[in-house]
Amino acid sequence: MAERKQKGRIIFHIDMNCFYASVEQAHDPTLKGKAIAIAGNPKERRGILVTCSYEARAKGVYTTMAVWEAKRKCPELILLPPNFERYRIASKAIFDILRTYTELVEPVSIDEGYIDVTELVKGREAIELAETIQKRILNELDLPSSIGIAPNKFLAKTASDMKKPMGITVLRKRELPNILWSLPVIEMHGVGESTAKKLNELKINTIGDLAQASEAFLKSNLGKNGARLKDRANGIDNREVDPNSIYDTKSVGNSTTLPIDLVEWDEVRKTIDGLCERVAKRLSAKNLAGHTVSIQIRDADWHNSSRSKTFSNAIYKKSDILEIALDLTKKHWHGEPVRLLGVTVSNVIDRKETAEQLSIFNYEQHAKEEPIIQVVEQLQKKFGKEIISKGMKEKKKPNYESQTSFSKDFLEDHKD
DNA sequence: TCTGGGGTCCTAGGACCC
DNA sequence: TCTGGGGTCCTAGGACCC
Repeated sequence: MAERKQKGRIIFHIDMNCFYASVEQAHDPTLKGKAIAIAGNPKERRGILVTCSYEARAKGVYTTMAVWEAKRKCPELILLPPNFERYRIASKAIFDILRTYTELVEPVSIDEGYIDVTELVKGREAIELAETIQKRILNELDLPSSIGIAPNKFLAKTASDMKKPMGITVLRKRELPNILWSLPVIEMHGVGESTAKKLNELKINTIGDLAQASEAFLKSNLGKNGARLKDRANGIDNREVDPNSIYDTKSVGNSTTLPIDLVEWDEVRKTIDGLCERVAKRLSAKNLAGHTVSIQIRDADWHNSSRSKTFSNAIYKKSDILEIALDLTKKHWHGEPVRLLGVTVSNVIDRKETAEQLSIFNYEQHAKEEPIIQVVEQLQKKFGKEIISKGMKEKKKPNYESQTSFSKDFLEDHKD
C-alpha cells in the first residue's frame, strides 16, 4: 500500500482481550470468573487451545498449549468448541461501533483493528475518545478490550499490548528509547523466533541494538525486513489505515491435521476431496475464483512441502480444484505418513472478471479467422476501449487472462 | 503422548522474453 | 559464432501474525 509521509497522525489500535473466551463468557455469564478455553476440537488428539480466559492463564494455561497438557495443568478447565458464527457477529458489532466515529477503520483480524482519528480529536481528547469507545464495547457487548494510542500503526499496536485487560496506553515516539529499547528483540511485533535467533547471532540482542544497527548491515543479513525492523525499532512506520484492505483477498485455503497419520492413498484422496469441497464453498461465498491451486503436505516429522500449479483461466468449481489437487498430490506423495493436508486457491479475482475473460477468450478463437483489427473493434464495442487497452498494454500485473495471448497474437500479427 | 488453521508477505532460482 | 543485462512470472520454501 501507499506509504505516504504524514505528520502528526493519531492512530488507535483496538485489541480485544481473549476474544473467543470473552464472547463465550458474555454469551453465558455463568462462565465468568472461571478458567475456560476454546479448543479447535476438544475431544480430538492433537488439539490445541485457541484462546483461554485470564482465569485459565493464572493456572499456567496458555494459548496454543496442547489440550491434554492444559487439562493436566488445570483439571477444572472448561473446554468449549469454537462458535465462529458467534465470534463473527460480535466482531461485526465491534467494528460497527468503531465506524460510528470514522470511516477510517481497518480490521486486521476478527478481534483487532486500527482507526485513524486524526481528524476527530487532538491531544487529550484522544484519551477521552478511547475511553468512550472502550466503555461502549464493554457496556453494549460485554466485551473487554485494550486500546493503544500512537502516531502510527506499529506504535499503536505495541501500546495496546502494554496494558491488558481494559488498558488504554499512549505511546509517543520520543518515549520509545525509554520504554522499548531495553527489551529483547523477540518482544517486538514482527520479530519471531527465527529472526530473533538470527539477530542474536549478529550480536543484536535488544530492540535498542536493532534501532542503532547500521541499515546496510541489517539489509545484507535480513533483506528488506532488516531495514523495516530498524525503522520500526525507531518508531518509524508510514503505513496508512486502509479500510479496504479486508476486501482484497489473496487466497482461500483449508487444511487439516489428521487424527492419525495417513498412509493409504484412498484416505489421502478422501481428505483432499473434503478440503476441495470446503475451499470451493468458501470461494463461492465470496464470489471469487483463482488461477493457482496449491497442496500442502506435512509429514510425521513436521516437514512441510507444497506443490502448486498456475493456469491461465481462473477456476472455482470443486471438480476443477479437485482434479488439479489430486494430480499434484499424486505426483508429489510417495506413501510417507502424512500428518496434515491442505488445499489453497490463490491469485484470486472476482468472478465477474472471469466472465469477461471468458468472453474475450471466445473472441480470441474467432480471431484466427478474422482480420485482427476487426476483432479489436468488436471487443472495444463490447467492453469499452479501456478494457482492451488494459489487456494489451498492462505488463506489470500478472496477465493470466487470455488477454495475454491476445496481445501477443496482436503484436505478432503486426510485425509483418 | 508435544505442537491448529486461517492468512500475508518475502526470497531465490529458473524460464522466458526483449 | 559468441556475447549481456533487465524484467516478469512461476514455483517452493520460510517467517510471521492472530
